Amino acid sequence: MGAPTSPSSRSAPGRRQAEADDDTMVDLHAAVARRLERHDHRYTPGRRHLVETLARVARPVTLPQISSHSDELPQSSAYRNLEVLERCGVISRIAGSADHAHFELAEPLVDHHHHLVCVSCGSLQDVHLDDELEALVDAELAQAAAAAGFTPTNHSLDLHGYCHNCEPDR
Amino acid sequence: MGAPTSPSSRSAPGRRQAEADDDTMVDLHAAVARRLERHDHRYTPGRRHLVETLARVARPVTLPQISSHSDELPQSSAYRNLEVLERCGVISRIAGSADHAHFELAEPLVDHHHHLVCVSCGSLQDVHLDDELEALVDAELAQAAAAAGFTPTNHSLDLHGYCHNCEPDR
DNA sequence: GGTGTGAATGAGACTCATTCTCACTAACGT
DNA sequence: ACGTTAGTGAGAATGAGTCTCATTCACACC
Ligand SMILES: [Mn+2]
Ligand SMILES: [Mn+2]
Ligand SMILES: [Zn+2]
Ligand SMILES: [Zn+2]
Repeated sequence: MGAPTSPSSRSAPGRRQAEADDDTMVDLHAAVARRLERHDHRYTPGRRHLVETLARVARPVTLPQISSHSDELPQSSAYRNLEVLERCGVISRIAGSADHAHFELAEPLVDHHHHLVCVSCGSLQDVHLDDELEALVDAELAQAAAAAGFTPTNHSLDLHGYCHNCEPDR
Repeated sequence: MGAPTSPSSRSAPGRRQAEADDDTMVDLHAAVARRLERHDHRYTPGRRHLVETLARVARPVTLPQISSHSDELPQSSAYRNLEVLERCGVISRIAGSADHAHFELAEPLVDHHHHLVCVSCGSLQDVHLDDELEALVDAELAQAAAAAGFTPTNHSLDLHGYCHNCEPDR
């Protein structure tokens, strides 16, 4: 059951925070490598760099944002590798309303959560809901899906509105 | 008060179904005209046609799907009018995963609902949830939003999976 | 029942995020 | 070392959606 959870796990007492982060990062890379191997793909430096950036920013980001975080990342390779990582279940793509798609680490590698979507600047932010509510939602969706002959895989639940820096116009 | 609800409202006893549908369509057009006037826009035949198609199909559709429903609809005018109707709160755009955006009548003109999203063919289907659950979700999202300095406007909740005609590959 | 003003239309040019192509390189197995 | 396969990156291509602009339409006022 060693799948690492969120990179922001609380550190054990007496351990420096940086050390704990390094540990979770090591675990993350191991988990990613396993998933890639399962699909007969290699964990190359370019892919490692993408995963590392996504883990560090800990919020959904666009490709330009990833590129800005560390330069010299060829666009075509980046998009290709994001696609590979997506097919291997390492990251997920959020297609939303913004002009660029957003990317984040996929669900088994980070824990289940949802997003605050700014309708003004298009930024995304993670938000976690109570497990009980999640269970209720899943139960009722499953029931509705069954009635429609629909086979569910997962749900998405976003809150749209104005982020901290984007006050609504009056 | 008088805002028309879903086009699929139960007809009164002794009334033919088609008659009731005509009535709700008349109400819908009146409501749309009001919204357009409020923004100093005219309810032209092209716009009326878009609204009529969206009301008839009663599920989110792409522009190619709209065009196929009745030919001779210039692409540039259609997109422009969809944008106008969106700004006036008549329709809403669903940017999702599919290559084309989907469009549907906006929330005050039809009642609040969510979507079953087929990850295979990209089709969308409406699904309605219990009001109690909706209230719970809104309450908890509002609380989380406040903690993040986020001003919410509305939520979206989709169930992803395989639709009736797209059995998952084994 | 003309006439002026601004909105609407439609054909096509254009944008630009993403994907594709292809020649080249790096890694793995034997 | 060698053959085979995966990965890389520069640039071309794709295509949904938007923009331009000349023309037409609808309304208001006279
Ligand atoms: Mn959830
Ligand atoms: Mn809801
Ligand atoms: Zn914002
Ligand atoms: Zn399907």
